[in-house]
Amino acid sequence: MTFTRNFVIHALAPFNFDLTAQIFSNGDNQIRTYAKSKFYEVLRINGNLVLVNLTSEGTTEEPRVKVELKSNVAMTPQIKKEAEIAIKFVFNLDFDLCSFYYDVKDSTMREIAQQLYGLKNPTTPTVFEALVDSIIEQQISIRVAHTIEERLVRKFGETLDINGETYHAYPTAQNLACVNIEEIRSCGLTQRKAEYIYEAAQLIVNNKLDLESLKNQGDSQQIISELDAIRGIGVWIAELTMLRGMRKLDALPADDLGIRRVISTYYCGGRQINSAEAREIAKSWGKWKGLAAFYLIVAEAKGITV
DNA sequence: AGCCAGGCTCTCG
DNA sequence: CGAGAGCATGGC
Repeated sequence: MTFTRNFVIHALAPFNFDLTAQIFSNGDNQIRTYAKSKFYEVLRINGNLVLVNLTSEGTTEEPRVKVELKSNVAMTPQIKKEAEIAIKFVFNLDFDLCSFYYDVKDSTMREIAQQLYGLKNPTTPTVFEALVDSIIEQQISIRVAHTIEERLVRKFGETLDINGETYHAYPTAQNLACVNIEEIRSCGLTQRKAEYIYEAAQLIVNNKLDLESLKNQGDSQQIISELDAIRGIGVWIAELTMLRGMRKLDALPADDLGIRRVISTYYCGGRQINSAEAREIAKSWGKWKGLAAFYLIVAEAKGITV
C-alpha cells in the first residue's frame, strides 16, 4: 500500500532549482539522483522512510518546488509538515542568496555568481551523513569515494519499496553502531576508516556526541575543536562537515585539494597554492567563505571561465 | 604498470 | 616533538 501526498513549497528568490539539483545528476538511482528534471531521495521523517520527489515550478525569480511524497505509512499532517521542513533545509530554500551576492565584491566571484545566479548550496539531511561521507572521502579521489559511499548505503541503509522499486535511505548512526567493523571495511574502506565510522556511530548512540545540536553552536572554532578531538576526524573533515551538513557557510575546508585547485584556477593563474594561501584569498569572502568555495567548485565543473 | 586521489593516525628517530 | 610510512581502490 502506497500513500501519496502532493504540495508546493515557495522558495526564497532567487532560486534555480534545476541548476542546484544538477549537482546530484550522477547519483545512484536507488539512493539519490536528479534526472529528467526530477530529484528524488529517501528522507527519514518522524522515524518513517518517505520518498521525496521534487520538480521545479515557476521561475528563478518566483521559485516554487513541487513536492510528491510517497511512503508505506499514512501521510499525516505531521509527516507533511516535517517533510516540508526537511526539504527546505536540504535545499536551503529559505536562504537569501542576495545577501551573499551583495557582500561579494571581487570581480571574479561577482562574475561567477552572475553565471550561477540562483544556485543554492544543498545540505545533507543529517550531520552524520556529511561526517561519514567526509571520512570516506579523505585522501582518495572523489570518484572512488562515491562508489564506496554507494556501497555503504546499499549495505547498511534501510530500504523503502515503492511501486516495485527499492530505494535506500542513508544509514543512521544506529544502523552502523551495531555492525561488524569488518562489514564496513568490506565496502572498500581502509581498516582505519571503518573504525572511525564505527566509533563515531558508537559515540552518537551512547550520547557522547550530539551532531545535530552542534548545528546550533554559533562559534565555528568551537565546533571544529570538538570534532577535531575525535579519532579519525581532523580540521578538514570538521570544516567539510560543517559546510555540507550544518549549513555553516563560513566554513572553508582550506586543506581540501579540490578547493585549493579551484582557488588556484580562478585567482592564481593555475599556480599551486597551500592552505594558508587559500585562506588568505578567501578572507575577502567574509562570512561566505564556504559558499564562495562551493560556487567555484560548481563553476569549474561547468567549465565557466572568467 | 604505477602513481595519484577533497587526510589522518601511528610509529620512529 | 617533526617527519614519513601506510592505508584501499579506481582512473588515468
